[in-house]
Amino acid sequence: MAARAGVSLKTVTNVVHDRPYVSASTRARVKAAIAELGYRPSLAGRQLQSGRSNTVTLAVPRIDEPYLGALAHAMIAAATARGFTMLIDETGRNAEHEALAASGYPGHGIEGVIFSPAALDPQNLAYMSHNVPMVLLGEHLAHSTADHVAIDNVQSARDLVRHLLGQGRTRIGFLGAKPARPSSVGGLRYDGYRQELASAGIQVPKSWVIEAYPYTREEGETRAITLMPHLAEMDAIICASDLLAIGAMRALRRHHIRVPDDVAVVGWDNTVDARYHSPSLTSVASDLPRLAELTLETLIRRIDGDRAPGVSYVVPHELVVRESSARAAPSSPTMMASNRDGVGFETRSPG
Amino acid sequence: MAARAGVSLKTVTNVVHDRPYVSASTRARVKAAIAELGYRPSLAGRQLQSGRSNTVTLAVPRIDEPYLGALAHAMIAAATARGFTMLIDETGRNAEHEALAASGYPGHGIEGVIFSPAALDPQNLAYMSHNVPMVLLGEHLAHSTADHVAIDNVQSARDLVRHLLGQGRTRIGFLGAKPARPSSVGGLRYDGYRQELASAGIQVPKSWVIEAYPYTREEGETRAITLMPHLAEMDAIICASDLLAIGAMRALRRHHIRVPDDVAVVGWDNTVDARYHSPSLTSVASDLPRLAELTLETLIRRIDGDRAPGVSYVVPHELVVRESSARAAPSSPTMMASNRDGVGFETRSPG
DNA sequence: ACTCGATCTTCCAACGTTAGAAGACTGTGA
DNA sequence: TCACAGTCTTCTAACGTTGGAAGATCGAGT
Repeated sequence: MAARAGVSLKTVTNVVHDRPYVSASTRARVKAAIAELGYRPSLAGRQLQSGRSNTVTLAVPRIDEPYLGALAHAMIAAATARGFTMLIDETGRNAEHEALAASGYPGHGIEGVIFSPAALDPQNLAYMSHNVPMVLLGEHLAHSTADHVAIDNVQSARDLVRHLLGQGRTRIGFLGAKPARPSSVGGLRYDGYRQELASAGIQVPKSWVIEAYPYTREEGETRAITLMPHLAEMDAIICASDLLAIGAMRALRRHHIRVPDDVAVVGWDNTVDARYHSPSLTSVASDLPRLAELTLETLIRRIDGDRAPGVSYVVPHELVVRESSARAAPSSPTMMASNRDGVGFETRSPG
Repeated sequence: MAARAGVSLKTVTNVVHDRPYVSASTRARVKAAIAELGYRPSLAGRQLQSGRSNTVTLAVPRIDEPYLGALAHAMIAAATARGFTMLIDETGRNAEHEALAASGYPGHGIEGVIFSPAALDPQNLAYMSHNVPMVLLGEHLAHSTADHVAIDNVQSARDLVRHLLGQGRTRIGFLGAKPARPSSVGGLRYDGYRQELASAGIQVPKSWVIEAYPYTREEGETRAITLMPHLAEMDAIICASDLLAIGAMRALRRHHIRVPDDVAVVGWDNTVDARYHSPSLTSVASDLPRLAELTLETLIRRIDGDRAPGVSYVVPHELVVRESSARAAPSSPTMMASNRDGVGFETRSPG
């Protein structure tokens, strides 16, 4: 509506889009009018005309979980860099809300969805998403139209087991398994744990493996308590997420079990919490910026019309070793020693 | 476009909006067609026609900071409950980006902005925001057109001091002061600290008060190190945020200073981190759902046309006492005793 | 039969932007 | 003087939705 520069709308459009066939003087006059009036093209009008909104949605269970917050941060950065607006949608582990996300938010002009599912079966999700391009995070899904981006969950679990074995710990439990759904994140990590133990010729009692869901501190604390009867025999617990590990460590602390002296604890996600917890927590780190870049790149390629079958991308991971899995103490140590001397040491081994 | 029910667009609109003067049979026929075609009204078209988008923005420095994540979670819930879409914008403590937020994102159809400023002076913000209703979070601003929602920062600081005094601690330092800007969050909290100390007749050396910004774990750790020379004389540190406190505690741990045995540590925000840290952290909690409700209610009233001068709302707070500020040990305790026995105790006193 | 009112449906312009088609102006060469 | 090409501007329809105005249908009252 800034046709107050004495020109028509089309000329304004041509100036805004840096089109040729506009005289230098007219161009300057229009730009001056735009600046003077503070004119900004209406995205609604533009969207209506072009059918494009340059908006994608990140659907996560809760934005206030550390890993998902870090993920959102990386995704927003990646989207912004590509001129896209990132809309955050909290599904709250609610199946109905996840179905809405999977359907692409009809009517909202969303051009793509990045989905971290929690409640719905991924099979259903893929079935639903046929209007809008979708990238699945975390849980893998074979023969889907949706793309998939994640770390190698099996291998990272094997890395953790090998790390613990290298520290002289062989009596390793697992918290957060999901054997009933082998393709889920919990299922894959549990599988890697089993594979590596098997290849090392180690057997563990079934009672050392327990399920947990969701992967929260509360759940970690609650479930760890059920492990207590067997803890005297164990020397390490692999937790399927940092939050589970932090919750578990709280339970251990309550029961006067020392970490890492009595039991080592490790997790996944390398949240900031893992770094600042006392003791600091050994964790599997994924390259979040890289993951976000790859996800956006994939999604935008789909938005731009790529209709090839769904692809699964693997993002590299690495093991960040910290206090919680320091070498097992050979003899009875003074209580605080390991807790203190180890502060701040942080070694990395490629995953 | 769903005029395939054999009726016109207007009739569809009337059905969608539950308008009268549509026969029951026609209504049913249209609804069937809508369901069959999966028709959803285009928000872009609707926005263009009505001028309303029902979208507000929450502008925060970073979404992956625990307090801001929790804030976003509460805000999304409150907005959704009112039929609004909440767009998260990360300003990254960048002045230019904050200016964009303060200007209301022209062209995007944003109807209101909830702003947690970090880089820009609030005076500038209020000056900029004249197109779009705005609610400021945290930092107060007198004589502004923007509304303001926050806890009573001065009183909460006094509560903390009184709590520490009640535990027998009188040699109290402050981390995260901002005396240069008395109306800032850091300035107000520091002011409350000074007031309560003064009314108790206690004087502390200037070296016990240090500034810190931003309120991150890293900054807390770094700044706490500069306090080390004076720590032998102190028995408590008030940190202007939980993250500062967690960072500070890491530095203390590195220097073999026990919390709370040697020094008590307290913070603000009552993040989940505070609850699960070891030792768990005493913190000032604000009622986030209430804060979000109040903020949205205020913002929507402005969107609906209220042009009264800016109002400042106070949200109640409470002190959540945890391990990090347990009563000072009268004599040399065994090292781990207080760290262990206290786990899980959590008392609350109204703020 | 005709009018009137009640009930229901259709027509139309508008929101802001855009691209294609068409128009106007300028200067050059025949 | 006229045709023509080159350069720049204006006209127009369309995206999907909406509300007001106008049109159609029907039954009832005269």
